[in-house]
Amino acid sequence: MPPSQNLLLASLSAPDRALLAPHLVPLTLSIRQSLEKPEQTIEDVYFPESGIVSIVAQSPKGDEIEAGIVGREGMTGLAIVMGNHQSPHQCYGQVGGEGLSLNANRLRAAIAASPSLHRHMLLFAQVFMTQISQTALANGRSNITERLARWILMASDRLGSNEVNLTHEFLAVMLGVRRPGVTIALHLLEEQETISAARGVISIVDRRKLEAASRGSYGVTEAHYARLFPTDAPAAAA
Amino acid sequence: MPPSQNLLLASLSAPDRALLAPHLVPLTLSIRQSLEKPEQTIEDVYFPESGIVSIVAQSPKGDEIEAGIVGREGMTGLAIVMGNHQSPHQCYGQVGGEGLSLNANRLRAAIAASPSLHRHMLLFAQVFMTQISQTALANGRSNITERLARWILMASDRLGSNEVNLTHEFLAVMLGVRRPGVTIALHLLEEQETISAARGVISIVDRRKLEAASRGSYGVTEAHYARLFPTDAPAAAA
DNA sequence: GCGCAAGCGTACATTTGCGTACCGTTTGCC
DNA sequence: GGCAAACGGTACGCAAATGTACGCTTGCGC
Repeated sequence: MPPSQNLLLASLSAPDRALLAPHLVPLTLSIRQSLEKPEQTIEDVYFPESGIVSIVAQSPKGDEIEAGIVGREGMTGLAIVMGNHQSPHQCYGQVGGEGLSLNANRLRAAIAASPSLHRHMLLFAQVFMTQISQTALANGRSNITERLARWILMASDRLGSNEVNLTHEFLAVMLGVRRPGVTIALHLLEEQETISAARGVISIVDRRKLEAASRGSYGVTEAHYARLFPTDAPAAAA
Repeated sequence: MPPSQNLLLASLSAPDRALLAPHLVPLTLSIRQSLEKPEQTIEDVYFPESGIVSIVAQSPKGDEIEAGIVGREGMTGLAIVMGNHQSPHQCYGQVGGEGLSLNANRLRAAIAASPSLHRHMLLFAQVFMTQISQTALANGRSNITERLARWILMASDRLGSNEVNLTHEFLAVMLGVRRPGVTIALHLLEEQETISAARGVISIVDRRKLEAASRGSYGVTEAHYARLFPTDAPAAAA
């Protein structure tokens, strides 16, 4: 099997990869396509190779906010890895792309058969937990501009690209803020020459400056990931 | 071994409990006592029997915010359960109390010896992940009063008591808001006759009304917990 | 029993973000 | 080539939360 573009799969040991390979099914993920719904049994998990998937928390009241994003560095369906069959999160395509899907029962079987596979995925789950808690921190302590800078950097890492295709409206929903708030924040970042924005596209111009603009809201999760998956790190940071 | 006051331990199967029992060491936790520091090897995990422990996320800039709390329904040191030896979180006593500590290596050995023990703790880890993402949601979407109501309810569950001993200052740090903001929010909740507050003590007066005052920010985590640990649920909700 | 510090109440000016609304511009589609 | 929808820019009044600061009470140590 050729090593996948998905970094989590690629960093598996050869035997573990071989365990999953026969059951991986290529899948194109489009925007807003739902992969998991809250309180509903997860049928398949998903390893993105391009594109981004959003994990969204919601309240009974109907409020929503993005808890984290997953790209080619990880996988969806962590509930399965944790031994459950569902989660209280929504999960859907945010930036369209390709990936590999895997039946949840196959994954359970593989995990039961290979402790090292389980360990590997649990480590990713821990990193994802870090991402969520850093999101909680950013939501509570950072302003829109800082959170936007964080989001763009994280998306860029996970896409392996300096360009992100997204509308203001979508970003506003993910960040849990007002749409014109995103417009204004993007203008601020443009003034600082950290990014350039056109209709539906945001490009990173000066990554270092953009990291500075995030004022500490970006970096902890990425450092955690780099520590646990050293081989992937350069690629993820590229 | 008498079943512990810690609900996670109490809900273990008898053999799994027996596996841990010889290594559990009673420990009194005082306020602000640190149990884990970010990027530092975790020596012991901790099962509270009373009191509350805060898990706090921090940014390189020095900003802090509470990602979640743990009481007698759970445990600290989930990083060990996930196969790592550290986490990027702070972890310290928030409301003083008693508990049982367990050496991290002993825990690792027990997990290796008993898949069912591992499964059990991973399910708690999944619930805790839910708690963190709901915190992210509350931080982004709820106002101070709602978040405060949520915090009081969660603390009450985890303490098994209607009274919580805490200063405004402490709450302000945890919620990531200004101290007088907490004072004002508490007054609002008092006006609604949901709580009564005295110097350093908050008492729940009308739990239903307080839940309503949280406007949907409370409940998702607790429902998730109740689904996975059915026997504990009545106790945790009492 | 006095003093001091911790805890709490309050005030004011300021900033940030919100809700809403309207309008120009681009884009895709027929 | 024309039209509708999606997208983005801007404006206005308003609410929420902030930073800062001052002062009162309560309780504990000496």
